[in-house]
Order: sequence, then structure tokens, then C-alpha cells
Amino acid sequence: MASCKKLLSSTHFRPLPSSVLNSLRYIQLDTPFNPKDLKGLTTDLIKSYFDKGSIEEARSLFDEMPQRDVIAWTVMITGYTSCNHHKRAWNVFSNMLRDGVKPNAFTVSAVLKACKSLKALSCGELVHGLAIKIGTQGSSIYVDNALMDMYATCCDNMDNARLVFEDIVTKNAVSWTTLITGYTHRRDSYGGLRVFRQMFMEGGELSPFSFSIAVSACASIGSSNLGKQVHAAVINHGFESNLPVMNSILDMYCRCRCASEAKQVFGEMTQKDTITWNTLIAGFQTLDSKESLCIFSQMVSEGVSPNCFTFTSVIAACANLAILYCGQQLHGGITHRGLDNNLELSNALIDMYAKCGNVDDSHKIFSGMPHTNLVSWTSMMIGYGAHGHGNEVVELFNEMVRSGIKPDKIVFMAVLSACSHAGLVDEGLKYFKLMTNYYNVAPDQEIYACVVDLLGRAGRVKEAYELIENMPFMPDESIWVALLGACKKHKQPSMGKLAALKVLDMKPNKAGTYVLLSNIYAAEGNWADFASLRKLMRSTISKKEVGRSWIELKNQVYSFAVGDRFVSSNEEVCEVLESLVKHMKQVGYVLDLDCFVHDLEDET
DNA sequence: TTAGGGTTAG
Repeated sequence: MASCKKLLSSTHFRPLPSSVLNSLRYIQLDTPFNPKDLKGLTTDLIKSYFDKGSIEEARSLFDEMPQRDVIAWTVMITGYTSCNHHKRAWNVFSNMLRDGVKPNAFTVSAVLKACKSLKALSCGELVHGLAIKIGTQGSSIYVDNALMDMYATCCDNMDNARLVFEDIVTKNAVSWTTLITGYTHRRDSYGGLRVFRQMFMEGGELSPFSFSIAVSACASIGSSNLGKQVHAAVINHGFESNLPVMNSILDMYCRCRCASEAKQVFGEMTQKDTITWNTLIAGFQTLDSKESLCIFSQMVSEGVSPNCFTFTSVIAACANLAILYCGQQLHGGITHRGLDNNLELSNALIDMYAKCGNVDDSHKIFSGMPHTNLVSWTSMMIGYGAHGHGNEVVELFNEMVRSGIKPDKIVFMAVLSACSHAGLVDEGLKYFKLMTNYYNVAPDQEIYACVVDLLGRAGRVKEAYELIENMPFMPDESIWVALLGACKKHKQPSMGKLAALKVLDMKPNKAGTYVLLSNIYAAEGNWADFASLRKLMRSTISKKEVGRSWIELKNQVYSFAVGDRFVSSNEEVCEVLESLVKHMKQVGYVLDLDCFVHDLEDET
């Protein structure tokens, strides 16, 4: 007769989870023990081991069970899926069937979760058949919802998930949420929102989960109008006090570029957590980087501890603003908190140092990373490319492929752009061919624009034009802009005229194109077209935004534009500039008058 | 013994 004492003396139970020890304290250890109770207790222990992540202990305990009932098998399946060992969960299920144990609704829903995670549609279909045979489908809402989730994840479309959903007699909140999520996860936000509306019309059970997903769907579409309607429904149904729902509303306003609404929601939120702050900081990083740094500072001063998400956003803000000193200070904070090893954060640091001009520091981060992913390599390549190190980019690409990472479109854009700027035309063309022929990455407008730029920048304007003519789709404005740039650089007025007219046809508001085209007319003495174009330009477009450059000096950012006159506070800068110009003239710099761009005001 | 949601990088 087994007793709890004997059970406790077994080597498998050291160390026992504290939760188990607590529960054992209430058991009479010296009383004879019923094997049935022992089975239940062992199953509880297996579950506790899985909760703790002690998979092997759970497994050996299960292996030694003399009799395993359906609950024990199901706990193993659930345990493995909860620890992301889905293949093992499936194997347990197969062994269970082989042992002749009949699954119940708990087993079926647990194994369907494993099928979903493995994206194993055929396994899921097999389980579906079994569920029908043993009569669990239609009698357990857990099974129905799990089936729907499996089909939504594993199928190419939502038809099967929808069929299961329609057959559920009493749909609960999870049924609705699972269906809405099925659509939104496959980027069909409108589909998800249609189900959300149907849920209202049919009087379905509302839950904060469905509101969060609906709000997130509005954000993906970028529709603040729809988002505001869902926001109103959130208030009407009393979900305004739910923190995750309000966090998703905050995110929606940021992603829909409604900065003032985001600020207002944030200000009115009575409860805030780290995610609330992170959402606002990440949102403002793209809307207004400087403001996102101010919000970060407010977060810290209010005693909220920043995490990897927070730092990734503020480091990206520093990259956008090219403020090295601030980025370095934040990097110190990251090291101090021991967040150095976070992959996404390291990727953001690579990008920040490169954009702030310190590509060597980017490489230090990159080479010190214990694990890298596609983004790490791409960030490093873009950094090197922007600094004119084309050969390093090509080397990195080859090294990345050797390490087993599959390149995507953005990597090829990085390689092509780097080759273009470094004059490695044939090398770039080789990668363009490899991209389609070997890596099965389909070239799109952006890739073609890179290749046109690659050829055009090197003076192979005719080849660039031939490439455009043979493109498998209609070239968009970016392609013609790339050709126009090449024509300007290599003085090809007739082709430049053609490219400029194409650009104006597609984007009539681009001031720079008018200026370039009118300069071409002026260069060939075609004053009639020059005058009419300038007239058209004045009536159709707004003033061209002036390009600016800036440097960071002693924790202060100095910004410059053509024609700036410096006031006395910038005397030092002025002196440096004058000496630079002097030096440039000494080494033979001559102003390129052909490229001189007439400002609108210059003509008046 | 079961299920569904919100924040990060190129």
C-alpha cells in the first residue's frame, strides 16, 4: 500500500515546488493511501512541475505512473503546450490513443492548441474528426472555440473557422473574440471589424478582449474615424476602466497620427502602467521624437521604471534626431540596468550610432551581440551603406547568408543602395539577379528604384531607362525620381525632361521636380517653356521646404540651411564654416552652377 | 485539468 510518506521519499520529488509542499502540509501522512488519490496527487505534481517549467521532472513522474487516466495524459499535453513544446504534446496525444485511452473534451481542446501552434492543419483535421466521433464537438464550447482557433490559424482563409463558428449554438465571449482575432491576425482588419459589428447586432457577449482587438484593427487600418466610434462604444459599455483596453486606444490614436487625442486620453487615464507610458513614448517616437524624449523624462521623474521597450523607443528617437550625446547617456542607463543583451534594444543601438555618425560603435554593438537576427544584420548593413562602406555591406551579406539567415526585401534594398553609393554597379546587379533567381524575393517598385539609382548614379542612364521599360509593372513616381536624379547628375536633358514630366504627371505637387525641369528648359534656351512652367509652379504648389543639416555640439543642436546668416552666438560655428569653405576652394572645389536650384523667392 | 487582448528594432 502506497503512502504519502513513501511518495515523499522518492528521489523524483526533490526539490518540490513550494505550492506542492504547502498543499502536502494538510495531508495526514501516516494514513493508508488509496491508489486513486495517489493518481490524482501525482497528476497535481506533474502540473506543478510544468507550472515551474521543470519539464523533465514532470516527464519522469508521468513515465513512472503505473496507471495513467485521461486526466494524467491531458495534463501532459497541456503542460507541454504551455511550455511551447508542441511537438511533444502531439506525441503524447498519439501515444495516448495507442494506449487505448479515450480522449475527452479537455484533451481535444488541449491538443488542438498544439496543432494550432505547429500550424499542422492535417493533425487538426484528424482531431476534428475524432471530436465528432466521440461527440465533443458541439457539446463543449471549449472544443468549438479551439477548433475555430486552429482553423483560423492553419488555413489560408477563414472559411472553415467561420463554419465552426456558425454551428456554435450558444456563442460565448471567447467565440466572438477568437473569430475577430482570426481576421485581424491575417491582416484583414475590416473582416475583424465586421464580426465586431455583428457581435453587437446579435447581442453577443461583450468582453474587454474584443474591444481591444477591434481598437487595434482600427489602428492597423489607420482610421481614427472608426477608432473614435469604437472608443465611444468602450465608454458606453463601461470598459473605460479596463487598462489594456485604454492602452490599445492610446496606441490607436498614436498610430492614426492623432497626437492631441493621444495626449488627452493619456491625461485622463486614472490608471497607468509601464505599457501605457511605453505606448505613448513609442507613438511619439514617430510623431515627434523630441516630445517622446520629454515623455520619457516625465516617466522617470514619476518613478516609473523604464524597460527594454521604453529604451528601444527613446534610442530610436535619438536616432531620428541624430543626437549622439543623448543616445550615449541612454546607452549608459541601458548598461546600468543590465538590458544590454536585449536583441531589439541592441538593434536599435546599432541604428542609432550609425545615424549619429559613429558607425564604428554600431559595429562594436553588433559584434558583441550573443544572438543576432535579420534586423541586426540589416541595421548594420544600412549603417555601413550610409557611410559609404559598400564592400563591408557585401561582406556582411555573405556572412549573414552563411550563418543561415534568409535575406528579405529590405536586406536587398540595403545591399543595392550601398552598392549604388559605393559605385559597385556590377556587384549590385549580381545581387539583384540573385534576389529573384536564388532567394525568391520578388522585386517591387522600391527595389526597381534602387536598381535604377544604381545604374543611373554610375552614369548608365540608358540602361536604367531600358530597365524601366522592361519592368513587369507600371513604374511609379519613385522610379522616375531615381532616373531624374541620374539625368541631373550626368547631364542628360532629354531623358531628364521625360522623367520629370512623368513625375509631375503622378505627383504634381513636388516643387523640386518643377525646379529641375525648369532648369533643363533654361539650359537648352527654351525660355517659353521655362516661363510657363514657373507660372504653373507658382499656382499649383506650396513653397519648397528648405533642406537642413545639423550638428550636435556641447549638448546643443545647431541647425543650418542654405543662405543662413549666423547671429553672434554662433560666431564660433561661422568661423569654422568660413575656414572649411576656404579649405574646399584650396583643394579645387568649384561651385556646380548647373545644379544651382532657383528658389521661388530668388526670382522675385 | 481547458480558451481570447494591449507596448519594441532594419
